[in-house]
Amino acid sequence: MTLPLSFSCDPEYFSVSDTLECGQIFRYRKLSANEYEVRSRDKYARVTDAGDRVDVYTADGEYFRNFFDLDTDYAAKVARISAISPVMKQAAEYGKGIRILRQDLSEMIFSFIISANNNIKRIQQIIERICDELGEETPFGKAFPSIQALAAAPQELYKRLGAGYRDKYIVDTACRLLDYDLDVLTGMDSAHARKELLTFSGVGPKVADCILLFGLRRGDVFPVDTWLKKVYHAYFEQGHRDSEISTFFCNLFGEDAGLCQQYLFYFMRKYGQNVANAVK
DNA sequence: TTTCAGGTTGAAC
DNA sequence: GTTCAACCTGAA
Repeated sequence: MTLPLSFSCDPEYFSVSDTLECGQIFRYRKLSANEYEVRSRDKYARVTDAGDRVDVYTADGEYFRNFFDLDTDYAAKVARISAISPVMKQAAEYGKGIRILRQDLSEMIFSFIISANNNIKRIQQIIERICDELGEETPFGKAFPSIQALAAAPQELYKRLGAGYRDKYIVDTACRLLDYDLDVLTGMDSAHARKELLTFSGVGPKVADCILLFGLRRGDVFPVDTWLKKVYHAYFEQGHRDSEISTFFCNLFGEDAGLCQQYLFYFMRKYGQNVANAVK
């Protein structure tokens, strides 16, 4: 089955590789030097970097236009963020091709529960196996499983698929969500939605912030993982305990905190190895 | 053989 | 409310 060219975009603020490889999405694969495939829910797209433009091949153009957040003016955001400090100017310049994807809420909840204390490669493998086992068939492979399918599977299955001790979190949260209306989260402000997410099994502060940012499109949150702790200690004022770092950055960056987090994360992972080790 | 990887949990201060 | 060990797994 061949896919039609659905739409093309300007690449200045849309780097396919940076957007897909900055840690916000797990269901993608690099097919060649300039070609990726992306999955979300039961949808599929192939995206190519053609140099002077980005081409998106998919049967679900409308879905992926929204998915890639094409209505947001990233040039304005980069300009605003760059003015904050020299470090942010550098990070934004490096990561300006990153777009915050508008992903599926349920898919984000389970993906980031799996991500806890885990690395990207393994997270991808686990999610792919879960989709293969429990997802509906689509013309381009398996879809991300429904909450019903996730809840119906035995805990042992997730263990076998490599989830380890997170198996219980997946089952418990899936069962909890069976009779839960996720739309109530949409209506809450970020602080209340965060508090609610923290009651889900396997969801702590970092995972909750990732769900808010990637699944609920809340730009005013700042997920703090080991890398952002290194960023804080290397480049920003001292004196906060680790548990206060997220609040510190939220106050500093306001409504663009989430995007700043992506810029800093991607920047630190690429260039900050030495600094990170030196600071520890 | 350890350590670490994009943390959370539950118990014990 | 804070600190702490324990926790699956696999690659370095």
